[in-house]
Amino acid sequence: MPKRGYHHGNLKQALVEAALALIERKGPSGFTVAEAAKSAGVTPAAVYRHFDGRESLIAECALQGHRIFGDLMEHAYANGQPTALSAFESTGRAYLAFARKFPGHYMAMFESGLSVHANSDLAMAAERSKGVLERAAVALSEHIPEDKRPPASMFSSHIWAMSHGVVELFARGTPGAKAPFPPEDLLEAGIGIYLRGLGLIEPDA
Amino acid sequence: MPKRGYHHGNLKQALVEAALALIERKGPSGFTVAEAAKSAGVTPAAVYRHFDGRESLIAECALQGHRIFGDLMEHAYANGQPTALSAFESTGRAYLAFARKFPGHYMAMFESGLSVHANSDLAMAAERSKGVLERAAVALSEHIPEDKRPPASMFSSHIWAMSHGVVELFARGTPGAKAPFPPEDLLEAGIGIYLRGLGLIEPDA
DNA sequence: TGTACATCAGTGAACGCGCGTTCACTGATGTAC
DNA sequence: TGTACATCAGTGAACGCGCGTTCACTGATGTAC
Repeated sequence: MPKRGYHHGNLKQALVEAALALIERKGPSGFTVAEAAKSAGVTPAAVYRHFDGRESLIAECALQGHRIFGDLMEHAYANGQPTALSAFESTGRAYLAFARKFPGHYMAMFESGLSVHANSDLAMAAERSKGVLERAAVALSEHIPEDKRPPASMFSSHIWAMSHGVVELFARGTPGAKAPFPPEDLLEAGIGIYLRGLGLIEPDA
Repeated sequence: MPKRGYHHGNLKQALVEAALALIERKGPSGFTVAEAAKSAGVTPAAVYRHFDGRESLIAECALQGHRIFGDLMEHAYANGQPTALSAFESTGRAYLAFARKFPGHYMAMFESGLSVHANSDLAMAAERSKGVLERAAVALSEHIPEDKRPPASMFSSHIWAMSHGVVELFARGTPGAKAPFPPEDLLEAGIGIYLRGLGLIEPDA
């Protein structure tokens, strides 16, 4: 950490990171501007040089989260090749990996009650990460006979929902109520069964 | 509404209901004791005749929610007979129906960040509703060949996760971002595909 | 290289507010005789 | 049925607190000449 004088140098990002750490510990609604400022070593008023207010700081956290998430999903998709199936499974794993590695971002994105439409950058970034999973689903759906093929956006929603549910119910640090299975295994198995149901995996694979 | 004088008559329950309405509108963390008291027509201090404090009022909301939820799930299970399959599907539908019909309860139960273990009544009630789904899963799993049968608690977790995910992502009144499908249809289809993957539904049923 | 000055990024004090909670109180209710 | 009294369920005022935000300010930086 370089010593700092009156000017911070990179306060905006420092505030974002402080906010993320707080959100991770206390949830999006437990987060306060004053505390974020303090933990960045700065007066609360300084926050207003860089953000319009509390909401805007949370929105920046969510925005950065969606960008990381989108990148991660795209890499997972690309690295999951050669088959559409393996690519799709890879994005599913990436979802959970993101939630575990970037819990502050995840919470800012999905648990802050923040409307994605307040901010058009945010809306775009959110659209992109959703888009990756949908593309993966479209590619995959071409392997299903056309007459019994559900809309791709439907089964990408199913995977999204199951992933989100696993994160919220089983991957969150709810102390005491321990998950019966490691969340990664749970999700992997769930997606496997689901894909089998789509006829994309052999019955006894 | 009966006229009331100095004594309310049923303030405790009136406070619970006021709290539920507030939680539904503003989320568990937007809820305040003062506002609940006001909307029950009473001074904030009166709340402390019936509850230890804010947390305790939320816990009562969650408790009542778990009881309703447990009842609903049990009825769904019983009414879903004769087959294990139809009973299981019926509980899946009941999950979403509960979330839609009792959003305040649902939020108090699953989104308040309240630890279920703070209160042993609460822990028991929560255990019961989870138990119903698990029993349905056990009954169902007997129709799967033993050697390829995943643990029942695993696939009840899958269904729970998908249901929760659908509620959070697609059934919540996020204005603007409309769901691509009615949540009920989405969940129904998802569970159908999943059960097919377990070999419990014929491939082209 | 040195100086004058505009711009920028912080400070520190203060604001009004609504929160959860406490306290001594009082009006209403129910019970004993 | 009437009275005395204990118990209960509210009131109303007050508390200390931390919040988000504003404001006039000042120290630091960068640029023009």
